[in-house]
Amino acid sequence: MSQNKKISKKVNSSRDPKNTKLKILNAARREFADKGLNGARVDAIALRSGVNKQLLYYYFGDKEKLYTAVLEAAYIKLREKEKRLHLEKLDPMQAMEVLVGFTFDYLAENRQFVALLNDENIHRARHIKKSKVVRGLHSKLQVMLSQILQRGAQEGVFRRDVDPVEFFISMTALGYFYFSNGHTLSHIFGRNFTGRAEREARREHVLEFVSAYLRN
Amino acid sequence: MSQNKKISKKVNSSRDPKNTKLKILNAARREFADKGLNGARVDAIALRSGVNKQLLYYYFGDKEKLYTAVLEAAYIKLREKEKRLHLEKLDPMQAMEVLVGFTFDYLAENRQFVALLNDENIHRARHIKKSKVVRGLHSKLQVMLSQILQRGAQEGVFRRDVDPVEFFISMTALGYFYFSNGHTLSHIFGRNFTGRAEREARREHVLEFVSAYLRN
Amino acid sequence: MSQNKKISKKVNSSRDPKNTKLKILNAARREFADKGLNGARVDAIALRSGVNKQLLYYYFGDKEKLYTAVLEAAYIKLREKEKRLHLEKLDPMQAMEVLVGFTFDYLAENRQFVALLNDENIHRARHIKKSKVVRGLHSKLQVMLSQILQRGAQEGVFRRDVDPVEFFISMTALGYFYFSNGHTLSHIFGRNFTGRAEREARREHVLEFVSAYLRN
Amino acid sequence: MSQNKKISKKVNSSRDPKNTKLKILNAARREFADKGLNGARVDAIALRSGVNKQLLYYYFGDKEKLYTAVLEAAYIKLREKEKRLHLEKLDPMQAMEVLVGFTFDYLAENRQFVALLNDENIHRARHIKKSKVVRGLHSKLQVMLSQILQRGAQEGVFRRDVDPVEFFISMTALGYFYFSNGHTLSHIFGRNFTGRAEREARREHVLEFVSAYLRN
DNA sequence: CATGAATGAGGCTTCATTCAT
DNA sequence: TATGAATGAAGCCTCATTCAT
Repeated sequence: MSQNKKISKKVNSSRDPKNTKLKILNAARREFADKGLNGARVDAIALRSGVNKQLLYYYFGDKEKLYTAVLEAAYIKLREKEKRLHLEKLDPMQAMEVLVGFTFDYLAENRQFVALLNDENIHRARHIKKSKVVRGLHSKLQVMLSQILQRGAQEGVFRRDVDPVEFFISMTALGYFYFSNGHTLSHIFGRNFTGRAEREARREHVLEFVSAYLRN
Repeated sequence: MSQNKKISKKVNSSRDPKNTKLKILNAARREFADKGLNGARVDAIALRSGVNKQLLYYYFGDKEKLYTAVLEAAYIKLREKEKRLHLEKLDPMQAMEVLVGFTFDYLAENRQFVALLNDENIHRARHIKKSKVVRGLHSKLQVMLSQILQRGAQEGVFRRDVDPVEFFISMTALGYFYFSNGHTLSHIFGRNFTGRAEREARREHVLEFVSAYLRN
Repeated sequence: MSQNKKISKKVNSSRDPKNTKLKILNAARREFADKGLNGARVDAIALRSGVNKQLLYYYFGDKEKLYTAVLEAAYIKLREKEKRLHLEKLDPMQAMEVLVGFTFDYLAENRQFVALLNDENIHRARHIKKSKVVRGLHSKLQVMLSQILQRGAQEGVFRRDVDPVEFFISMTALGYFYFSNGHTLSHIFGRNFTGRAEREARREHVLEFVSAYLRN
Repeated sequence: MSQNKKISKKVNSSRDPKNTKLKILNAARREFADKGLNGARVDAIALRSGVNKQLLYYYFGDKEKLYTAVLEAAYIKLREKEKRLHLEKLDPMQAMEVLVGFTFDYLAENRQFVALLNDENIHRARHIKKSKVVRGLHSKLQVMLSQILQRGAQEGVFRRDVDPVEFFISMTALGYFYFSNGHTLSHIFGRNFTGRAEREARREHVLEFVSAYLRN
């Protein structure tokens, strides 16, 4: 075993499958986000999770299936949290501001999610395409979004020609790209985009950018 | 021996170093864009370029240096082309429309560039950080952009509070994210984003999105 | 978890040790015959037998001991059945014809036995050497065979110089090799040796081959 | 590298591909004959051949392809040697005696060939079925055999009803089974079949067994 | 008796890189 | 400059076996 001995070897005598699976998933998410599918090391995931390497195979089959499980869980977590915003109860403009803000903040605080998606796209979404759950999550999202836009249009606060999906992509893009490409952006512009203040400024910019488009 | 035989073996009897290097770079760009740094195979690059594997090492040192060379060349190519737009000669609003359209089209037609950037960001821009050329390219870009925005503001067609870098990021994000994350987006929304018509619609949306923000 | 789901999981709620052991032995015989000692999987045996893997260890100690048990049982079964031919009650020529026919048929119908022996010989009979039962079985066989040959010689129907063991080996060989090496033979001769008609023809051939040698 | 250090590490700086391939094939033949496909260790083959393990993959692709190459080479070697007997130049009875003797001796001296075939049959001839060369070798053999039998029948020294393939199988079986199953036979009969004298006796027995059948 | 969870050892293979010509 | 041959390191995965209930 070539396991890095810097971290002392733990033994998983928990006999608590649910918890064991969770520990694996968490460790895997970190490793995959950090290194990508190809760069990630199964050994490293085992080490991080404090679980015997073979348990990964016992529970998840192989590296790619584990990766798929991580991705799916990540999508579910995001959309669950989003659902809890209860946007349908807010007035349209407020709902949009909350949604845009939430999206930005979520990506800011879950860089691993961003990194995972980046990597999955390098693999042409090969893994997530196997998931039906994920598709379901987004059809609901789409419906909700359409309703808000419609209500806004009817109330005269939103422009009338907004395609919900295009809009959703744009709104997400403004935050996503900032975080996903932060490293290259920081370098090419010689400006650090990782700080607290910068991020706050970006948030304002995004909110303003989106509102400018939406408002009638 | 175990080389993938799908790509038929070429022999490089050119004895033309410049051309040989170029063939390597082109093959490498395709391979890296396709598979990422970790997924790319030196053997595959050699095969694609029709050049003996050892020559890659002779000319570029190792895989990562080759990757860096590919990245740098990609940035240079984009900014060169951008420079040739001569935005400074156009009136502000027109200049912006040209720039936004150009950016969108460039990303659309150079998916490999998008893929490379995605991958490089997974590696925290480790490679491009070594490049000083790239930094230089963008400081010029920044200056030019500021001037246009200023002119536009003075002429009263643009709002006055636009941060050039934030704006540049936003403008790019709207196209970039659409292409970089096309695979996952297509799946989660059950909608194909790769077609010609879809792309044209997106282009319009982006132009409108940006103008809405800019205009006074 | 990664168990082959083609075979549906059974649960062993029998609480009937004897029956459980038998189920294991049967499943093990199939698996070992199919894949050989090295190719066989303990998991597969457990699955096939519908018995928890741990029970294999409980009853048989380890994989090799289980293999040994299978082999021994196979030999016993053959010789038991052979004994029931009561060759000593037949006249010599008839006895031989019955024996040769029986041997051929038994091998034909018990390919697993043939496969097991093949595999055991690859392991230099390491396992069966531990069995004293098997040795005993064959000393009786040898005695019986000698008597028949002697009686035949005295009656003038058999040649007088027949070594019982050599003869036994030859008689067995003619059927055994046909079955044990059927796959390679079929290929190299471009002829299918697995069909009913082919087998019947072979049986005739073997009977004739042996008689030609025996008769005075 | 977990290579067995009992044998000191050799370096293959020969740069003689033909020889290197041969060394690998020879070592592989020994290991596969010794342990079977599943029991054989790629590491052991590398060690035995004094060649870097990865060269096996460079030249042969993977373990199974190497196994296939070994099998094919073994068949070719046998049939080549057989051809050199020039049986067609001998009179029928002599030809058969030479053939039977040769076959017996070849198997006696090439136990590895016997072991390989045994193992290949456990795998249902999966590997050799890929070889067209082998098939070709045996169609020629069949023709030659038919001619001898025909000539013998015409000359009145052989019986007329001999099926060449059945006969070939029988003739081979008498020696093959003796060697392939020597270990179990030795044990069950409590008699050592590996000695020089025993083998000579067996050879005589086989020759007599076959002649008895053939002669008119 | 019976079972799901857990583990250590080791096997096959890949791959970037270097050697020798 | 160009090339086929060779190598060390490491990665993914399998499997017999044992633990704990």
